[in-house]
Amino acid sequence: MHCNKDSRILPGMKPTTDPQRSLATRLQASVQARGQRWTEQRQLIADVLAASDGHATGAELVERVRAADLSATPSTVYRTLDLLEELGFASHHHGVDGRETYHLEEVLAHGHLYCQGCGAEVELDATAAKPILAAIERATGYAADLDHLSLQGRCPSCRAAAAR
Amino acid sequence: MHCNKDSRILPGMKPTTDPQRSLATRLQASVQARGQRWTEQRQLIADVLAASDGHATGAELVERVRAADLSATPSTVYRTLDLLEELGFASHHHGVDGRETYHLEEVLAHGHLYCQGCGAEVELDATAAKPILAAIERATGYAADLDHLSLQGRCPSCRAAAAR
DNA sequence: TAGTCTATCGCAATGCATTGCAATAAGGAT
DNA sequence: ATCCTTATTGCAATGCATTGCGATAGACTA
Repeated sequence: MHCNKDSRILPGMKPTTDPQRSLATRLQASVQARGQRWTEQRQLIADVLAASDGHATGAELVERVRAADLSATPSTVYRTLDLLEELGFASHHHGVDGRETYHLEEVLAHGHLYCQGCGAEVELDATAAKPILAAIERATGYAADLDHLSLQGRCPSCRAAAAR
Repeated sequence: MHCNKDSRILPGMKPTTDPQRSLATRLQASVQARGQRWTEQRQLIADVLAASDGHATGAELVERVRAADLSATPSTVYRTLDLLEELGFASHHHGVDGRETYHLEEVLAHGHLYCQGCGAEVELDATAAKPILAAIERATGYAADLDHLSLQGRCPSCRAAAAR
């Protein structure tokens, strides 16, 4: 997803989550349902993303894909990642340095917290995030997207150190 | 601030906020206190940032600075922005597209909310953010940095439209 | 004033992400 | 099997941000 202001998430767009069918099968079905094609490269990119299990930057994914297929180019990788994201199978958020970090939706939706003091990075699962999302909704009316929740602050131990 | 994981905010680093002295004077004092120099270009860049009053991307600032001084280069602009940030006079966050957005600390600390449905972008002032920050602290122990609070989600009207 | 030290600047190169365009390949229809 | 339509791909170019390096210029000392 080039992620500018023109990009929109269509309401009600969710992958079928039938655990019986493999991820690859569901991906293929989703893509073909849109009149698009499921190619070897797309399979490879999805595999690499799945193997990266969690968090990989765009550049890392490009590198890993190219390691497996020299003919793959960055544009194809990024375009495929956009496609996976449009279909709801993957998502990305911008890390502290503004670079993209992708993960599969298979991994439970989660936010990210970065400590400006020690650099620690922790994840935030749905349960922990729930009260936060509730507070955001109360204060603003917005239903925040957990996957894009990327926060910075100071972790407990750095706060303690600073207060000393 | 190149904003990678090596960058750290030192505790207790806050600009003097004596409203008597002009921003330029305080900047100059802060910079020189570190054995560094207050140059014409730095003054210009600070002026441009102040005139942009709130939100300008790095590229926009570069463009405006170059409009006033052809000899200025992107590297100087970004390095100066980093310096202003280190001194606590400015800060940046990454917008939805991952690009940098800078503002002076003069502007009250505030977060940003982007709607994935309609693209609306609203600001979040300290008061509105307070319960959110409190929820984050309760859930995680982190003291989140309001200026870096950059959230995405769905605004009330888009939520209503989706629920239809 | 002359000399030294070092902060700053411009330049050029690099990395990451994106996009337009032309060539290709896949799939469906006849 | 052949043709036609259109999705996909690779390439090259672009934009934004960053960094190393050499040249410059400012500040301070003697």
